[in-house]
Amino acid sequence: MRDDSAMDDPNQPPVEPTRKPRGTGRRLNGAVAHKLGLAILAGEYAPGDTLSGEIAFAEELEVSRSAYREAVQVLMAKGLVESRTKTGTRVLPRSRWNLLDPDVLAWAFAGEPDVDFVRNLFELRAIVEPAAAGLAAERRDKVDLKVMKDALAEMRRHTLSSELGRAADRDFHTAILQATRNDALLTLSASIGAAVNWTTQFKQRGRTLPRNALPDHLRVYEAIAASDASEASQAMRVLVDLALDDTRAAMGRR
Amino acid sequence: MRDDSAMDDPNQPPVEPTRKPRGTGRRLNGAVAHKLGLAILAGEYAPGDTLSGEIAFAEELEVSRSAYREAVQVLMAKGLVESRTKTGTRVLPRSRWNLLDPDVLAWAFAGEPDVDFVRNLFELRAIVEPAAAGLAAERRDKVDLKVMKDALAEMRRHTLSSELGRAADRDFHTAILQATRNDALLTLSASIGAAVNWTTQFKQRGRTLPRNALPDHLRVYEAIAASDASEASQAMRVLVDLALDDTRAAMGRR
DNA sequence: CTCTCCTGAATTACTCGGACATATGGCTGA
DNA sequence: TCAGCCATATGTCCGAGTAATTCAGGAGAG
Repeated sequence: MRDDSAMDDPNQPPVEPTRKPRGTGRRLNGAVAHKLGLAILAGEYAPGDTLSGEIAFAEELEVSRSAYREAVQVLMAKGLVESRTKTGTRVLPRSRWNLLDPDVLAWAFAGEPDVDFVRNLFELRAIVEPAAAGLAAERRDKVDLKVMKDALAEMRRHTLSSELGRAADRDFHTAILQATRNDALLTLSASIGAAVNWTTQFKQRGRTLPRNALPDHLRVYEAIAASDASEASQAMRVLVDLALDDTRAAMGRR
Repeated sequence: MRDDSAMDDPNQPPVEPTRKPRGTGRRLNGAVAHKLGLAILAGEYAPGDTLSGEIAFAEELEVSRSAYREAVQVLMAKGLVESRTKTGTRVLPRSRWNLLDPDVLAWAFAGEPDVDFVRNLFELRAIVEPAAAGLAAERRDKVDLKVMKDALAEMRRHTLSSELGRAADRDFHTAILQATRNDALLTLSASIGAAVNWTTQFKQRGRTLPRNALPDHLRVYEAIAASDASEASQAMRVLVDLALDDTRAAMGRR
């Protein structure tokens, strides 16, 4: 398919068949959705703005109208845009966005994360996670405890400055949420946690002091193992507050 | 495609062009997404099941492949299904669903709501709303208070047994969330609240005692007006607990 | 003889282009 | 001022062709 001469018209050097890199494994429509979502979250299209028509925009992005439309459907599903005949596709007010959708969160944190929004997320996390720890203390079984313990061991081995260590940290929190036996709680906190850790990694590169977080985690674990709900809740609260302090310091610096 | 005989044959009244009722104002692709989402949430397609191919399924639903695909994109955006080439599109495990997406919640509550899931949502609400009331007590301004007061007046005029009364109730809660100055909190609680009130209306038809909820609401309002965070939080907790009792009673009866 | 790796064929979703349908905001004429 | 037409943008459909991935079968090494 390189320069195989001609299909019909020989003198047409097919203008480089558009080596489509397409970022990573993502399909074309997904890539378009990603791009548009990013642009909207970054504020390039403000709420109330109306996108140029399907044909025009699809052409501009060099994709077919089908691919473009499917991307718009995705954005619509996440409450970012609304699309009506004759009116066109317009960006909805921020209050209609599904801010807790994992993709939306990812888009929000892709660029320079909005400081206020990060604060809001931490506030939500500070509400939900301690309560979750309390519930976990009441409902955990032996398997839950084992998973938490293993995660802590992993955290000890690799520190939080390595990817493996952060993965173990995530596992620990996930194990706690799992122990609450509450799917909604798990979904919520998983999204927030992912987004927040998104900033953690980003915070690390700001040569912050790797304060040893293990003792705090251990305190949460002990309380949950002892079925002490209020202690678990309080310990988790400390954990979240410390994380907020770190992130705030790293972000305020810029 | 039925008994096509002739495309060009003019005297063919084309078998009644299928007056498409399409439910309500919804576009065709939206309707398909609705239908599929409903079916998945209802458990007609279990996690791990793989849908019959695009061509087959689209044909079965009597829509074009484009419409079907756009619907699937929506479901994919909400984490309900995954679609890979050669494997087909399959329903994802429940843990990957965006349970807090407004549409997903609506689909979940469309049929017979799962008792456990309702309990989980109330649990989440019991965590979030009291905390929100506490924050509102600290941050509310005069405008917030006025909106709340007006909503309470409306609630007094019409009772909770009328739609207007319930709308006023929603306004009251929304005003509180608005006063927290936290978008994420607002998005979350708005979704949950909507879903929960979805069961409220449904609970009413079970001739439950219309216990007067106004005093409880008033207590929350007073605490917020007085900037008493802990009192506001506690009062809201009472409110949520009572709502849970009502709903549990109404649901347990069946 | 067995196991592994490579290659190709089949299947499925993905992308495209173009035609037609539908709805709606705005213009026009009474 | 208002009813009704009309331009326009999204919605729906179709059919052809592309790309990616699984699976089976065969060649080669141990």
